[in-house]
Amino acid sequence: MKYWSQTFIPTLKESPADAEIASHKLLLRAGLVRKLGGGLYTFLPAGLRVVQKISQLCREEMDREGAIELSMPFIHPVDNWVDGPRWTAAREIMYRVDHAGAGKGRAKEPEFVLGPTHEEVITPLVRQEITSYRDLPKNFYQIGTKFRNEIRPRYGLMRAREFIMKDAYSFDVDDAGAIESYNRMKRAYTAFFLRCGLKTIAVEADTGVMGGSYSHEFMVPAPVGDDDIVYCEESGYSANREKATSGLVPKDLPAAAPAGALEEFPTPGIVTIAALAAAPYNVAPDKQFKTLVYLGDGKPFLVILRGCDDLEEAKLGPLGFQLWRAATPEEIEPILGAKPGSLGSVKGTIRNPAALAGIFADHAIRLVGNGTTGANKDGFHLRNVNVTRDLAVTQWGDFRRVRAGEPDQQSGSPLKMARAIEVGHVFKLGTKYSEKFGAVYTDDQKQSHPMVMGCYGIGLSRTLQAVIEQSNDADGIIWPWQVAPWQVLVVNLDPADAAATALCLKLAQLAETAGADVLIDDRAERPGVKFKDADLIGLPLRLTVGGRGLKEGIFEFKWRASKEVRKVAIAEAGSAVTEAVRTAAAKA
RNA sequence: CGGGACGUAGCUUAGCCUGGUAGAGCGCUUGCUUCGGGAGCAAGAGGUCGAGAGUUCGAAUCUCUCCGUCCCGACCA
Repeated sequence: MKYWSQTFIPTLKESPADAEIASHKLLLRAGLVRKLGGGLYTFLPAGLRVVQKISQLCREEMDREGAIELSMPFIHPVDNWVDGPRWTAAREIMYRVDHAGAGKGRAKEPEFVLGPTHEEVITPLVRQEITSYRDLPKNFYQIGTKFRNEIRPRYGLMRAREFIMKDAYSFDVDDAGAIESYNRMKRAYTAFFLRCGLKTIAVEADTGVMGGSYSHEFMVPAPVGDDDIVYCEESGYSANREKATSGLVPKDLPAAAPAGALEEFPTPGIVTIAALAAAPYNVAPDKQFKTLVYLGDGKPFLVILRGCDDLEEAKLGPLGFQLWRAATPEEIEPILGAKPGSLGSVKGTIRNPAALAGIFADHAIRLVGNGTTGANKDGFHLRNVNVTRDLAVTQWGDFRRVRAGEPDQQSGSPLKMARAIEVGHVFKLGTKYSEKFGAVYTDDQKQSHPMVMGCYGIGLSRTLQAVIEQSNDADGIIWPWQVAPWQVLVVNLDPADAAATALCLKLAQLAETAGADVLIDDRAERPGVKFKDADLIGLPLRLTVGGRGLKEGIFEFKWRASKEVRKVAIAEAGSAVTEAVRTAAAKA
């Protein structure tokens, strides 16, 4: 049990101006964290307790599925990363560390980096220590601080430069084993988030910089989330928007017959889809082809979409480039022969086709059939462009961004879209890292194989904030039982009164014996202040003792979530408190 | 990195447009009165107005540069 006067819970009446969303304001107002700098936060005692509780729940669920805890350094020799498979893509997000005393004029690469994740550390370790199929499978995890130079930290702990993460890495002898490990982690995650009192849904996700074959994200639906999820209630399909596809293009769609001969026509000053859709041209956006120019690892390539569609950049990942970005107008003109606004990909109109790494067409342009596109000549477009006859496509794929309302692939029902916070991510990595680092094992036929890996992350500090975001009201936080910094708050309205103080101690002992963590508000504050603070910090059960009640021989029960208040006779304190705590703990 | 907003006491902020001795509320300190939902009165402490340069007789206020913070986009747990 803890006395409020002997810990440190600096509550605030007003939210600091740099907090925008409810959970961020409450983190600060309830005295859980304080900001050091952008994306850098100190956990104050109450906040730290929540971190520890969440960590412990996570640990229990990981252990239950057979994962093994260890702890790896935060500081990594840069060579681990340079030798790994994703240095080019990952270096931008890493903080660099020069060893103390490093002078000017050192080499370009730093001596060390701060770990954003640990594949580059665990894989060499396993390579060194595990060589036999007899020692597999293994799944190692740790709970610790991660460092990422986030392009834009925001919303408090939601996206921070330094954050607490549980990361796990599984090593299996074959794909079937890896799938089993993956499923165990999905199960652990589901159980963990449930115990945190969070509603999550698992969605299919893009693998991003991690690479690997497939992945699921655990999402907390919330308007302040950074991600869009796409889902169909009928079929059960759910995916991150970056990965989502729809049934917009029928599989059996016949190829459109040419509508006529290619025809160039002048379009002076017309450089947008919208302008071409307006009078006098009146070419609807879904009858236009949009040509985008990107650079993949320095080489230009084209993406063709319908005029009405947007590119989903994450979908360029499978093309195999490490880094890609939109090309600038200066880079585009020498290749295509025109400035943006008049671009196209019709055979024979591209000035320097040999420079291109590929022309990638979105399936949906088949819906256009015959349409209009730029002539690669400033101020001119081409009409009667036929998809199969005229476009020089090297590869078809799904590149467009799905929109809400499009039909689900399986059920045909309209897809829905919602914002969500990503709190966990499971990846099936395959052999990308094990091959690169030589993490191989010998099987019972004396054959050598790369281990099949998976990796699994949970943003624990983000989870903490997601719980607050999902569970609060106008008065403050409403902590779920399992993750509350303390579960019972005993409010002493008359700390100067010996009888009140004695009763508070007795109630606290009863609650503690029944299994709850207890905070006693013994401050010499006015009742109004104590009640406001109690609601703000949001402990699940409040027991109030005051002179008025003492005279009547009662104290008060109040549940934070339901606001339900009950007067209890002091004589029945023992059974009432014990039962309340046990019931609440059992439900959680 | 692109676009936008902002930076005045521990916190929330007024003042800036139209240059002329820096104000309030909360919080803090002391005293008295209060005492079951952020009390009242009285007295008090607390500010290089983010930093630097410039314009000016004079800059929180106008100009420029830099730094920091927040919001929107790309990135991520």
